[in-house]
Amino acid sequence: MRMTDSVVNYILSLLESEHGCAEFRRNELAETMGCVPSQISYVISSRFTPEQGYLVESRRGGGGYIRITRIQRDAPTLLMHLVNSIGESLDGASAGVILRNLAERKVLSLRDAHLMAAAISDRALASVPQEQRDTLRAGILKNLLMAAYSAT
Amino acid sequence: MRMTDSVVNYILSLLESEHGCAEFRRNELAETMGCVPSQISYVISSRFTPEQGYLVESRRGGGGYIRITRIQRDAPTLLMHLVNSIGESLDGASAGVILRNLAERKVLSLRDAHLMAAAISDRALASVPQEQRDTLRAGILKNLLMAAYSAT
DNA sequence: AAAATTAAAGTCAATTAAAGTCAAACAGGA
DNA sequence: TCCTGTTTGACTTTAATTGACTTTAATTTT
Repeated sequence: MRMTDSVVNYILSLLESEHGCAEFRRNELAETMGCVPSQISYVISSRFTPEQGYLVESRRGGGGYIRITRIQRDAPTLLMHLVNSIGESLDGASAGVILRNLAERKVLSLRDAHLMAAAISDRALASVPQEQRDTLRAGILKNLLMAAYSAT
Repeated sequence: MRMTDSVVNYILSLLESEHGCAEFRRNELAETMGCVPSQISYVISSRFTPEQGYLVESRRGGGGYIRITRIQRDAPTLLMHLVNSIGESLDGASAGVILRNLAERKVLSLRDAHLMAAAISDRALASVPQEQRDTLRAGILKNLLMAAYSAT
């Protein structure tokens, strides 16, 4: 079995036993798994992405940690579906449609929708050239939707 | 738990019980916390800065003391002030400090702070190169704060 | 009153402890 | 073979801790 899979399994079992929230030190975990620390980073960035329903927080320095939180997957919601359906790129108009729709259907509060619209507005993204904005917008919105889902 | 956090918590509880104004001796506090005195200085300089809404006064020599006062202004003014004070560029750590502080002071709800953090996380901005992210982050956060202000 | 002593807080650089980044090397399957 | 995903390690950045040394203020002594 691949090291990646062992690490994934270990984290999954941690999430299981800790009710959806695993916190650990990268170096320690690497030690117990018998791999190099950056392997842990690799596993997280490839298997615990927001698309896959995980929120990852971390901190460097003394007392640093990595925390992975699972967003409820047993009740897959519209937001999750949406996150998955948003591709690599999303133009402003489509984003607007999505947000209006979510607000209309009360999946998001008006305030949340407003904030999200502000975050991905052309004005907010002005420092990035046009041709990169849609990709960026997709990334931001996906993260926002995941956060909205997990924060409640 | 980190020593830093214990000290922060202690000072926060002091501020709480003393209605926003904590006064103590550095050496005494270090003694009760079981740390070295300069640790107290470190905590203060990293967690109780003016940007974070605290006024710190102190006096050396015999009968010396450190006094920390929480200063608060009304939310809209504060938000606009903040927007103006954020320059062209903002690194992730500073953004985190700003958001945590706004949440702590109830200027923003925890949920709003969470959403904003998600919008400007490195993960959300992954599609643009590192060296452009801080500029972008500043733009997004400013728009978010203005939106939060006008939406309220 | 001046000087010496003592009791504080301030500063700063070194050390330690973590996570992040990135590119090169590698492995296995289409 | 070639492509994709994996593994590794060197290097970077960030955060916390510590202690030696400096500065300032009050108190005591001469």
